[in-house]
This record gives sequence, C-alpha cells and structure tokens, in this order.
Amino acid sequence: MKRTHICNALTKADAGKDVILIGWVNTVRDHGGLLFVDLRDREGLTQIVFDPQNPAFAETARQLRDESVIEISGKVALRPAETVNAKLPTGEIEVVAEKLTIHNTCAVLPFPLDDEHADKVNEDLRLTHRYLDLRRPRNFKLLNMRHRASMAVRNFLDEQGFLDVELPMLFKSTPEGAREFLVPSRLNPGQFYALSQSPQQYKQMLMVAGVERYYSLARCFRDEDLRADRQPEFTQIDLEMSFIDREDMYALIEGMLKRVWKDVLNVDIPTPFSRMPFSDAMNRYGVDKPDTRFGLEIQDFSDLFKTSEFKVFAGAVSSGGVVKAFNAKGLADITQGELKTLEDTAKTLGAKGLAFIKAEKGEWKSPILKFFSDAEKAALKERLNIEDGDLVFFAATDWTRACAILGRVRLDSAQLLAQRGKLTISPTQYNFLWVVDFPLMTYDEESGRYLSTHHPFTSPVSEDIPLLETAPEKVRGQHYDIVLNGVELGGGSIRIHQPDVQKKIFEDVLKIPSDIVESRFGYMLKAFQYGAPPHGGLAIGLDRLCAILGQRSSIRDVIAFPKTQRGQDLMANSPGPVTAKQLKDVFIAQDLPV
RNA sequence: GGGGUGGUAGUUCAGUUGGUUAGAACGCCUGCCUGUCACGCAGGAGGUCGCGGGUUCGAGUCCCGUCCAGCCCGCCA
Repeated sequence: MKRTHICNALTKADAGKDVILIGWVNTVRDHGGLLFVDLRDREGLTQIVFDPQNPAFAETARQLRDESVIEISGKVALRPAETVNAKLPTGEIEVVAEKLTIHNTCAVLPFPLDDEHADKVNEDLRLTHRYLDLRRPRNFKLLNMRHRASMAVRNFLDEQGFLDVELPMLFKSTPEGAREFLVPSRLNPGQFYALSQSPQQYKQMLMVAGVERYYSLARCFRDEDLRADRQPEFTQIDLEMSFIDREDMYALIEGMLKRVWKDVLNVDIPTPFSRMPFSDAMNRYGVDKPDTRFGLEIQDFSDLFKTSEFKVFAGAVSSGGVVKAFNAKGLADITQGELKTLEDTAKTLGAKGLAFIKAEKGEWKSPILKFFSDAEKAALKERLNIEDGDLVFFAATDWTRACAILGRVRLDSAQLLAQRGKLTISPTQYNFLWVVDFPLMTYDEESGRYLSTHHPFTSPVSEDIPLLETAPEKVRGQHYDIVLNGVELGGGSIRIHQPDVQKKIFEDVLKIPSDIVESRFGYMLKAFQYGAPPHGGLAIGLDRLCAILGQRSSIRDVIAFPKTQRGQDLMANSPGPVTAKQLKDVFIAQDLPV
C-alpha cells in the first residue's frame, strides 16, 4: 500500500505513467458503460475512469460510494481536449483504472461534506462528527493555516534567541483571576492543583532564572462561560524577555506579526503599528479594542449640555456623567425593527433608552428634538457633520456606561451600514493597533477596593509611582494590548521586578492581607530579592489570530476539537461521570445536589 | 445567573387564520445510460414536527414548562 503520487500532482507531463493513488471517493458519476470517480486526498482531486466491463473490478466498481477509501492502480491518460476541466489542477489528465482495492466503505453520511452545503449544517451535528467536518478541504486548510502560523512564530522567535520552555499546566489555585479547573491531588489528600490560566508566574521565574528570552505556545485553561472567541482551553503565544522596555516589545511583536502575515498570507503589513491611549480608545470608540477600519467616531458633548434645558442630558452631566454621541452616517433609512434591536442592545448595557436624531428631507426628526436649543442644534450639526440621511445616537449616563453603549451601537450601526453597501469593512484590511496607558488600578464599587486592571505584576509607569499612595486610579500601568480590527489579540506588560514595589501593590494598594500575600506570592517576592532582572512579556491568543487569518467568526473553526458553549466535546462525550472509587481515591465526596 | 433567536425527513428549509394523507431540494435505495466533473433520466423508501403538559371537536401552528444549540450581557486578575 504505497501511493506514487498525491491527488493534485499529476499533469499532462505524466501521461503514460503507471501510478498508484489512494484516497477518498469524492464523487461517483456512473454513466453505465463508463464510470468516473473523483479521488480526493488532503491535497486535491484526480479523476479516475473505470470501464465497468473490466473483469478486474466488474463486481466492485459499481459499489463505490462517497467517502469510501480506495486504492487505484492505473495509467495516466490525457483527457480528450473537450473534456479538460479547467477548474482542477489535474484537469488535463485522468487515471484509467486497472486495479481497484476498496480499503474501507463509508456508511451513509450524517451530513453532506461539500462546502457549499456543509457550511450551513448545524454546528452541533458537525461537532459530533468532527472527523468528518475536518475532512472537508476548507477545514483542512484552516488546520494547515494554523500550523503555518505556529511555525512562523516559532521560526521568528527562535531567530530572535527565544527558548521554547515547557511550563507546568498543573499549578496552584490563584483565586484573584478567572475561575479555574481544579484537579484533586491523590498524593496530597484534600489538596488541589488548578490548571494554569496562563504561565504568568512561571515565566517570570524563568526571567529570574536568567533565561532572558522565553516563549511557548502555551495551553491555558479558564472555567468561564464560553463565547465565539472563548474556549475553556485555548492556546497563547506566550513570551517574556529580560532587559527591555515597552518599545523593545512593540518592535519585537510587530516583527513577529509581520512574519506571520507574510508566511501565512503572503501579505506585507506595514510597521510600526499605530498606538492609542486607553482613554482615547474609550472616548472615540467606546471600547478598549477599537475597530479602526471605519470611522463613526464618538464625541463628547458634556460641556454643550451641561446647562441644557433637556434635563435628562443636563442631569447626567451634573451627577458626574457624560453626554456622548456619534453620527451613524447614512443610516437614516434604519427600519423600526433595526432601531428597536439597537435600543434593546443598549438597554442590556445599562441604557434607559437610545436617544437619536434622524436627518431626512432637510429636517431633523427625533422624540427629543423639542428639548434642544438652536445653539445646541447648531453645535451638534457642526461637530457631528450632520447631513441629510444621517442618524445620530446619544448616550447620557456615567462615562463607563456611555462608552460601552455607544461603542456597541457604533459596531452594530457599522454592520447595518455595511449591509446597505454604504460602508466597507474589509476582512483583509489589517488595522493593527497598540492600546496603551491603561490605568493600573480600577476602583471596584462592589468591594470598595482597588483591583488590578490586568494583573498585579504589571509595573506602574515610573513617574506615576508617587500616586500609588494618593490616587491609585490615576497611575498608568506599563501595559499594552495588541488589537486587530476590533479584536483583542493579546496583551502584556513590563513587570514589577523590585520586591518592595510588588509588596506595596499587594498589601497597600490591593489591600491583600499579608499572610495571604505570603502564601500565594511569597515565593515570587522571595525570588525578586535574588537579582531579578527588569523584564516584561506578552501573550497573544493563537486561536483568535488564526480565526482572523482564516476569516472565521468563531475560534471553534480553527481548533481541531472545540467544545460547545456548555463546555462539552460532543464527539467524545466529555465531560463524563467518574466512578465512586475514582472519587474516593482523590478524597472527594459527592454529596451536593447538582 | 440574565436577555433575545432557533429546533419539522439523513441534510438544508417551506408549512398561510388552528382544519383532509406534513411538502421541496439535496442525500439514500433500485433500474437505465460510454465523456461526466453539482452528470442525466425513471421509480422508491424515509417523519414521535426536540421533549412533557395544557387549550380545542381538531395543534407542526396557540399557551405553560423543559432540554439542546448558537449569539449577547454578567464573568473572562
């Protein structure tokens, strides 16, 4: 059983050769006195011609069905000129079968495998038979693309002197972060590992260890609710370097992504990437991961409406909030249904309603127009460039909420405009962006404490360190997010390497009791006392990266065996029950109601 | 935990105001066919309308509950 060629290799230069091909039956076309089979392997298709009279396979050829696995011995022949198939790389030839071996038959398929139909099949059915879904060339290409992206990353980082170091997935519980998968320890009764949410602490220890440049394609685990872009286990391009500042990191990652885009898509992306402070991103786009492929920028009108007759707007400002608005240019033809959907979306984000102005046929239409003074209208018209056919949305509430509402409405409006052909959002335009100057701390109303915006190892911007005592929310972190087309690809930071600064953050700012600091982070504080180098790092979501490269809206499409929204593998049926003995072995009693 | 969408043949879908035997396309099975490449032609099989309950003379259709999927919010240091 050895093939001489793959299924997209043969050309007219091979005419007359004896060949052996193995693969899956893609299609059978039985003409009675003549039978065609398109034979497929992962590389392509080759047409096989059978003469059903040939005693070598008179009994079997007629029994060929889609997706059977067959081996063909035969001779390459030029196709008659009028039957050349220009759509196939092998379309100028065919293989005249002399011998047929059926290695395996195929049961009736649970769903069609041609891309045109299969793409529409319910995902749960495809996931149940993921081995079939992956057999489709379109999905194989995604796996292949992911492989090439990984190789580009590995090659680039290797050339830059990075060591691939495998770090533990069995770590300890770190309750500050995401919910974790717990793993009972049989050898330590009553004790648990947690599956690593990220190799953060270990990779910092590698820097103390003097490795200087570390990377790995690290599997990470988070027991949170799933989304199109979130799986319970996912892969990060995780790296850490010593003796660097933010500029070094920007340059490195720009080089790496440039290499990935070149190797995978043969696209040259321009560097350096643009940068945007967090506050700009929020104020202009309403999110910390702006999609800058289109405008529709949000503006602040708090000053204008501070003294407005319109109490809703004026009241929002006087109670410390803001009034923000953006012009969904050309969306005045929005339908009632679409407007209702936008309003409902806004409400889920905490809006009481969604105020708007529609500019049509030379006049403005709006339920709130009567509250606006002429001066206010003129200012809106000028600053938002309101013209006939436009639709302006407002949000008047606290800053965070106003940003969230308009940020989301902006994205949804862009979709509506794109559907109307009034706005182009190209999946092959790559707007990379560094978002920088995040606040180090965010005040949490609920607990009445400051929480790390990212994680407690992020180094403050040095000139802001004095503010740690007085106004922690004003301290900027040396954190950076890499954003592409509205997707947060990843992020990282320059870390704290001085034990006293790290201790101050834990105890004085985050108010974590010192005994807990000691039990959770004591080893880090100790390690930092032994000559910890200045260092920083970053992690990029490989799944999200590949989804963008492959123009897929869900990372499930670029993961070989993804889980459903309930965290199940429908093919293998995981998770599943365990026996009482297994539980006993790890000292777990199951006595809570499910 | 919350919000909204969907579930009808193997698959994708249609199914009107609640009304006869639930349809179409593709797939599957049988037969015919020597140049197809989404081959064609003829015939056939295939349904617990997700599940449970209710309203009704009558439910795929209306109501309640429930399960599942995908989307979003919360959550994701």
